[in-house]
Amino acid sequence: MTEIMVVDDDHDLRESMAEVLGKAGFSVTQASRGEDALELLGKKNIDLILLDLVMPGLGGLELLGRIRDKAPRMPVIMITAFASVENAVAAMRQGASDYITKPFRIDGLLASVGRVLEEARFESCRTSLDLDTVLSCLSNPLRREILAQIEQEGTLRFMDLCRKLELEDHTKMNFHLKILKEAGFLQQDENKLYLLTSLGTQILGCVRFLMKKLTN
Amino acid sequence: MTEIMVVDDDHDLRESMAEVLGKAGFSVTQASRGEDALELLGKKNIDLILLDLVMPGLGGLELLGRIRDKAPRMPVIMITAFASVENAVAAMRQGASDYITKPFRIDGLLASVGRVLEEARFESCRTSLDLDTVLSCLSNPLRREILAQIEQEGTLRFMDLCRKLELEDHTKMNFHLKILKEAGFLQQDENKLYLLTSLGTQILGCVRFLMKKLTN
DNA sequence: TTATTCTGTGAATAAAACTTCACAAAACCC
DNA sequence: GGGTTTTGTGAAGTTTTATTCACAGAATAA
Repeated sequence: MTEIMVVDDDHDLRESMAEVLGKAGFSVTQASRGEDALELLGKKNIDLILLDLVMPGLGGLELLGRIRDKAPRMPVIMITAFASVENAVAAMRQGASDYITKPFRIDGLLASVGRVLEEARFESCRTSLDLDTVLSCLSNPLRREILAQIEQEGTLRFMDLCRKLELEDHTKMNFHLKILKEAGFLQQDENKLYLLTSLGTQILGCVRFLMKKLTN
Repeated sequence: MTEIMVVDDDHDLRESMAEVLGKAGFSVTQASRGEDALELLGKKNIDLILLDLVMPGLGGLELLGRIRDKAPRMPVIMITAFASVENAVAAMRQGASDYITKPFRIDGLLASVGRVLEEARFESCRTSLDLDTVLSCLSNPLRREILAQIEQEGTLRFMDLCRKLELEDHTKMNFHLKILKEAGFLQQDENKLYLLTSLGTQILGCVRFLMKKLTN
């Protein structure tokens, strides 16, 4: 069950939020002080945090920073009665997922919670079968060279490709071409000329992007 | 020299901002319309964008999204006369680096610009490395999972990591951790807790970008 | 203290990725 | 036709990568 932690010094508000969230099917953990929240964060398996910006003792913004230290991707929704652009910007800069103002409507709160949870779920769906093939395919420098060479020339014949890359053994080239074809980066036209698929072109762009990001 | 693009439909304001930034030692590119800004973005080597939220035609928020498509890590400061919490939150959610309101003080603007540029520099401080290592390292799904898991938790102990990934054999985990450490994605603190290096965080971002490109 | 869990190393083994070799059909030139 | 280049297949061998096994010091709990 999705576990939501509500951090607020106002007991009544905390209770009412817990009730609303409980009715909506969430399990709720309450904390009245920032210090307690941090401790609970280490112990329980929290999925989302609702955090009051203004609290005595450890303030919401500083607490948000501390939470980020422990769990950089934890979704956190900031709540405050004192809505100001400065506060909102500061909270979002610290990585808050959303920012809502008191008094809030129940459906507004639930909408925000739902949206943020959905985003978090999307973020975490990182097991992509394709990614596997793509990355292992690209991890070979010769294959990257092949793609780059073909992209540059548009189309290339088998032996021309061998010569361009100074490969004496053509069966080696064949091996890698097969892999590139199976990954869907490469195809052959009716004259056996090799050319990039649209996926191939796109992937090559991604590689360039990655290289740029790594080297600048 | 640091190149700043100012996007605003108000000619006078644009000019005065250009003057201020020029005196502060920046090179300035001006654009009066969002479409022009996008075109210039492709042509010039821009380091930071100052963007008016409210413009006729292509609005600031939509433009910000378009900019993100072209340059996911470009620092963008939003500027608006109509300060509202909703707008600020929306802008920050789209990945704006900061949000300032008109009329603004010159020193406030420069402070924001300086801060955002410094953050961007910090983000990009990365050891040079070869694409080969990175890609072959990432081509293993288990290693990607390890990185993702550690990023999510912030720090993790060895055995906790094993359990999270449901790996019965801890020496297997050790093998992959070693590779990730050697590639510079991972490090251990004084308590032997595993945590991502800044390079690791960045690489994980790149992988997500790649996945996004592949799935849309 | 002793027992147990945590964290790690190095060697043996298995699996995969890659290279090389032997061979051959198709196309192309003479 | 006859020789040559092009394009390819499949198997054997090599190298790299990944997994498993045996063992051990350090930290922690009992």
